Amino acid sequence: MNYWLMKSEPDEFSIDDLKSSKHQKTAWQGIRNYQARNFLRDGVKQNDLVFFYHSSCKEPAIVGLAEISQAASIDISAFDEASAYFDAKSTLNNPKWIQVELHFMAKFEHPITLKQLKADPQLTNMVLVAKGARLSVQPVTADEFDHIMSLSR
DNA sequence: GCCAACGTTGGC
DNA sequence: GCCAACGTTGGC
Repeated sequence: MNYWLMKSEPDEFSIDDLKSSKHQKTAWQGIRNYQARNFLRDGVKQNDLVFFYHSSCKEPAIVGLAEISQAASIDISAFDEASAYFDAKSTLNNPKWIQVELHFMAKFEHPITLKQLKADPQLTNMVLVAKGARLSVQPVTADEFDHIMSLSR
């Protein structure tokens, strides 16, 4: 079992959008960064747990929990010329990008804000709080996961 | 909206 | 393969 944190701009797709999705599931498409892609492809497995993080918004925070309901598959949005995620360099014969499927588990009663995460002495090594960390898919350690879960209650 | 920190592109 | 220029992310 591995733990992850995935970012989303709530204006684009929020934890509430995930909750109200069909079967409370969504295809996590549009990751166009190689490091994040490699985590999706090589690290993320079915049943892994994911912190859902709201970025580029008034109060950046971990707002809920999701589960990986389906591991890596080809991100077909890269083939769709009409999609914002279209990438001409990704072809059917040589697909570049990966998607996974997320299943809603919980919306936290108490979101854990970035401010709170940064101030927490137990989370000083967390990828999210590192300087200049822009990764939209990032690993979370078991200790970090347990600690953050305890803060959400 | 600003801008620091990254990532990517492309000329050489 | 270097690196300048450009594009993106994301907190503030």
